Amino acid sequence: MKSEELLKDLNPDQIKGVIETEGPVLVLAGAGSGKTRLLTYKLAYLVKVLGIPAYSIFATTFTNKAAGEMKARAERLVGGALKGMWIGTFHSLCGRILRIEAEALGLTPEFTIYDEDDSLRLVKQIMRELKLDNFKVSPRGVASYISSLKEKLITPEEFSAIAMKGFESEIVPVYKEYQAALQRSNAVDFDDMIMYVVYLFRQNEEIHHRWASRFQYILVDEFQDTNRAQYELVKLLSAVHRNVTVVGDDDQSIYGWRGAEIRNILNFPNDFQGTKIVKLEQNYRSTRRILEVANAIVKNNSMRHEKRLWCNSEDGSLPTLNIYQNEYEEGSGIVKIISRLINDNGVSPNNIAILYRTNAQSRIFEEELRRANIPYQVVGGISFYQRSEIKDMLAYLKLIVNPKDNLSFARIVNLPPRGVGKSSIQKLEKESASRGIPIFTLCREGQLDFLPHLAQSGIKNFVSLIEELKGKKDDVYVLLKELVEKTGYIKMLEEEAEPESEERIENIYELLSSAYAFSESHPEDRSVEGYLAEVSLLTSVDQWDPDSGRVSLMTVHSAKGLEFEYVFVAGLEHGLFPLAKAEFDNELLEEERRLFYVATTRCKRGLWYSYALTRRMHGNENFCKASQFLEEIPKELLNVEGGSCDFALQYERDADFPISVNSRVLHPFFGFGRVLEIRGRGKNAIVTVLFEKFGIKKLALAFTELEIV
DNA sequence: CCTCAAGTATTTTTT
DNA sequence: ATACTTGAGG
Ligand SMILES: Nc1ncnc2c1ncn2[C@@H]1O[C@H](COP(=O)(O)OP(=O)(O)OP(=O)(O)O)[C@@H](O)[C@H]1O
Repeated sequence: MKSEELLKDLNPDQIKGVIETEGPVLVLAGAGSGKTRLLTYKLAYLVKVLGIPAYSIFATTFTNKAAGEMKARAERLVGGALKGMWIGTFHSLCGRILRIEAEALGLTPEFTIYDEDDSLRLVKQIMRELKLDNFKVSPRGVASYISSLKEKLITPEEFSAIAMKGFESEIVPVYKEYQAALQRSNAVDFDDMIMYVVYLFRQNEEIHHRWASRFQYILVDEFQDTNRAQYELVKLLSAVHRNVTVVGDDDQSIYGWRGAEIRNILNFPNDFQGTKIVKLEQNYRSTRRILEVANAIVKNNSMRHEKRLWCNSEDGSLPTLNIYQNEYEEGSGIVKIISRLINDNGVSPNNIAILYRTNAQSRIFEEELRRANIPYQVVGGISFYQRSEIKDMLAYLKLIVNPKDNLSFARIVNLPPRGVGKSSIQKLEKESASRGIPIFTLCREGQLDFLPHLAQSGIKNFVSLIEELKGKKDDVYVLLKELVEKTGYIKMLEEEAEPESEERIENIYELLSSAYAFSESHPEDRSVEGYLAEVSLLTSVDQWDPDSGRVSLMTVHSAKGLEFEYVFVAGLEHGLFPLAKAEFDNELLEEERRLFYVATTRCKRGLWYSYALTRRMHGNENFCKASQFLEEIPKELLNVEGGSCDFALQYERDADFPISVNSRVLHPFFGFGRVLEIRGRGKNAIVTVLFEKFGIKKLALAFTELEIV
């Protein structure tokens, strides 16, 4: 095929990035400059113009949804199916490699993937066993510490050699035992999926060579958010052909807290000899006003690659900043604007998004949108597949395909109740560990006379149920349906008759329809294994429907890579966005600023910022001041409504009243006390304080000198 | 072994 | 404010 026809939708810089197929290529470019489009066209170019077979291409994107879209677009360009192309998230692609190479790693292809919640349970269990219950680092902290080690490819052995600080040496045995427990359960966690592939390639030259030869072209989107393990994987996979194209924007690196390293993108040319660098400088997404604001924001970061970003689009209107009295007014104010957009301007709810820093902020918007009868969808938070009733059902499936999965066993053996309580499970765990046999095998084959009779018969029934269902694992839907019936799980929910029971029952039916949909869409492989592999690695955005005709609500993190005509960025308050934790840490602060840049650049034409003067957090009312990021935007670039545009003044005033309910205060005459209530705001506020010596007093803040202690 | 109630920690973002 | 853990009693 003639390449001109394919390349006519690209600008000259993008074309350069596409046709530069041999050797390493780094595309470093700002938001909305067409990086993803470049990659999509490059896929099509490789196949259609160069005749490269699709199966020798390995491409990663940040979400499965992005992968699906990129593949579908590339197929449209090619005019045929891209069969056998490896495209997906790092995790799903590594999962596929692991299923094939499982044995070399001491796993079987049926291995289970543990999510964050599973691995936290495991860490808790291990810490209990190691008598570290009262360890100064919480199980959660230990779990995330272990995760950060894995992201850096540090094994338990290596860690034990470098663990210096007191608490680190205590984590060593937990990490060791955690890995051993995973191995015994024939399970991996998210971090293992990448780490194991890297280890395998490093240790086994034959296997490494086989995979690295297979993939002639490697393409990576959102490269600024790769961690060290992923970077190493890219190096290893491209070792034979050396054709690797990575695209990204250091200004959009927002996953540092998850191990992402910006230096991966900044140092790429050093590690990949002969890298050709492509820069894209034209933004096609946003109007000029929005782009000006975005550029003004990111200019304040010091650790960055300076990039030019210009646009040819219309000026558009100034982004608006709305200042609301409290978070409820912010909710109703934003929803009012949204309903005007929909009803008066004929905008489809599809094209509108509300973005926020934390998931907890979504609730108020949901309530207001429901009240206004505007359809919406929330992305992220606790996802469907993380709900406990769904995880219970999935644990059954996991145990059916992987009988070694001890964690899943412990989760469901007594759900519904079968007389197998906590202490029985603990005894089983002990016995299984000391004999080196999976718990399920022990139950099937071993003598269980160390358990109460009730537990023994309960386990017997449980084992035969699992054994019976095993025969049906070629079709998830059939199996799951029978599982729901035979376990009596729904009956259990009905009987417990709690307020949420009904919703949980509905969720079970919803799971059944998801399994049905999977069976329908994968007629060649309807297996439980395939279903689990898919649902275990869904990202939050994968569960989002871009064409649902609904307003989208999500965190800024989830919105990465997406675009909307109209965007609301809410809760721009000091301590919330940026989070309080980032206040005194410049690196964290710069990441928060990049997050704000990402939020801003999602918008094509209508942008509204907002913040609330007071907000209730963990139960008490807080006075808020504007996010410092708002102050960094030149005044003439914003249209400010509902308050003074003089932030400096506001900053000052609010700094005088950082008082919240429960604050301990010192009064020049009354002495120490605790704030019970705050009425009104700013200078007009009346605070009620319970003083230690003088009891309850009402004070007008304007006339009192209260000091926070 | 199970249930209920009081007490405690907790949420920043997610594969 | 809420979710989860822990302890007493059935
Ligand atoms: N050459 C082009 N001509 C016209 N429109 C383009 C061109 N390249 C990209 N676009 C459009 O610009 C928008 C942004 O493109 P794309 O998503 O590829 O950018 P990106 O650099 O990946 O953005 P981000 O960094 O924000 O994820 C899309 O709507 C895309 O269709």
